[in-house]
Amino acid sequence: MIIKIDISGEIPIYVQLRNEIVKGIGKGELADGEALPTVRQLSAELGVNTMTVSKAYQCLKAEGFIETDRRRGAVVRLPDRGGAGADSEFCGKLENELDLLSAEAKIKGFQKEDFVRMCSAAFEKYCLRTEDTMAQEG
Amino acid sequence: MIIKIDISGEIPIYVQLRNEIVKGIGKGELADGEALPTVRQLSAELGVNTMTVSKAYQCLKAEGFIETDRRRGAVVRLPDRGGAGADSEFCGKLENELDLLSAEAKIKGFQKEDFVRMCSAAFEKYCLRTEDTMAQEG
Amino acid sequence: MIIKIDISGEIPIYVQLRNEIVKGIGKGELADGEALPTVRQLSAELGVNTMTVSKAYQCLKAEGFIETDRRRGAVVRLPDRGGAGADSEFCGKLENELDLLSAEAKIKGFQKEDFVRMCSAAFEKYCLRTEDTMAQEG
Amino acid sequence: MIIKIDISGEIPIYVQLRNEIVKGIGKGELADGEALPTVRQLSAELGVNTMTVSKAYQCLKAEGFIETDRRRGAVVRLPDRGGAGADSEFCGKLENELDLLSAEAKIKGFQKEDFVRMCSAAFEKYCLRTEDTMAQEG
DNA sequence: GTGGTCTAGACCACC
DNA sequence: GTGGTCTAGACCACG
Repeated sequence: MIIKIDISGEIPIYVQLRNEIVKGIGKGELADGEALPTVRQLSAELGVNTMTVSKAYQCLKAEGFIETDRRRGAVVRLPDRGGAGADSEFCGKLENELDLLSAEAKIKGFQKEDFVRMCSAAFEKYCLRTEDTMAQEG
Repeated sequence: MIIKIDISGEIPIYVQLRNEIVKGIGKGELADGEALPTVRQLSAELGVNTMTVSKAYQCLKAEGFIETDRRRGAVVRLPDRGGAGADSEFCGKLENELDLLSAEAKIKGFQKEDFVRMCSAAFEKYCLRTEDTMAQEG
Repeated sequence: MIIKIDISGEIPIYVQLRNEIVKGIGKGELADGEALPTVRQLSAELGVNTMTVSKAYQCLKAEGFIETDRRRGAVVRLPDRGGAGADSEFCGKLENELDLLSAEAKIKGFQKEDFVRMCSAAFEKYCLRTEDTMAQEG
Repeated sequence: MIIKIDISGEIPIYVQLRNEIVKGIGKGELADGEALPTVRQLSAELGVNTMTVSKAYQCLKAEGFIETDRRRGAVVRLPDRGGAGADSEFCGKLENELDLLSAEAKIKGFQKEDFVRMCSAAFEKYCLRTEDTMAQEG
């Protein structure tokens, strides 16, 4: 998996890193249980401070995307959604962000169908390699 | 129009302010040409510094959402999109954000239809008003 | 002569007004000795405050472009350059502005010939209706 | 590089600062990728507030002259103009300013050759250096 | 009256 | 260490 960081962008590096890993997990490039690179490896590879990578991992752990196995380092940990549906915290965040994005899109002249089409297209990129639950990831 | 600010949140106050005003414009609560509260009024009302409000206004101005008329203060300024479609800069931003949101939603167990339904619902909140300036859009 | 004002621009209205009148004089549309509209007329015509027009006139007077004749109001007054060459104050200002403009143009990738060509073209717009001194105007 | 500020002048300090830095970049005194002084350093050196310097930097950043590298502070960032020519926004601004300057010069008695000579001389100050990063410009 | 600018001093997130 | 944000209070240009 390739991680691309914009060092001079406005988004903090550790957030960019967190985002890229989340995308990797979403796409299935990082399978459930798979080990992430060590902090040292990744920081060397990206040319950033170890603290930065560490912070990204802490972030992902706090959000429940990864766990730290004492022997294998950080490993991907998909939530076992026992039919419980999505957690309400995430739903709230999602709603807020979509709310703002919708407002901006509306002002910029988007029609509803345009907006929904883009949303749909964005989500589809995460449905390619899996049927529905990513279970049989190769 | 009611503006709600989380003073102790992690999002800069001026950004929250900018977001709330964008939503207000999107909903049509702030119509094209309408005057925003003065910097002093709003800062007093919210209990923040004038410079914080001023920064939010400058931000909105730079993004093209408002103009500052020397006589009337800040006024809403909708882009006169002559059928030109949306600007590519915003499209890129929108795509990026939806990309990340999709990844998170996918991991959290959303099905495509769930996600798209939420997107659709979010946008619909900005399609209710059909008076005045927003009349000819539907 | 037509005067165009951008009410919501960043340049103060009275400065825009002053600039437009200077251009008019430069082009010869306002000939030496010709009377400018009264403050009241112009302010009504442009929809701005009388104070604004008055300030523009004061500005022009201080710079030596116009004089206020007690009977005829403000009249254009071209400097009678008795072979004295240009005044050093203006030369200094001109140099400063060209200095900054050059720096920006250089950074933006202009070659010297491009820049000089634009300068030349700009000046030529003020040489159309006159031979060299605008003396036989009208 | 020496920066000179007129603290009591009519031009906002942050604008003066922005202008001086632009000139420095144009002259090559500030090379591409070079770090600018930190906000604290420069504010102390000039005897102005940190926010004033910060605003100048934000201004330069918004204009694309510098970037803020999270590790090194503000660094010069020359546009990589791939033969694309100059951007139209700047061209428009340049034309407007030259237009006004020409009008004033014409009234002050400049001949075309005088004006063009001054323009040429101004630009040449930015063509002296041919080392390092500016070497391949011809 | 308006927004824009500036100060002195503080705190915070990021690296 | 860096830049970014915020405050309280001030002054100014503009209209």
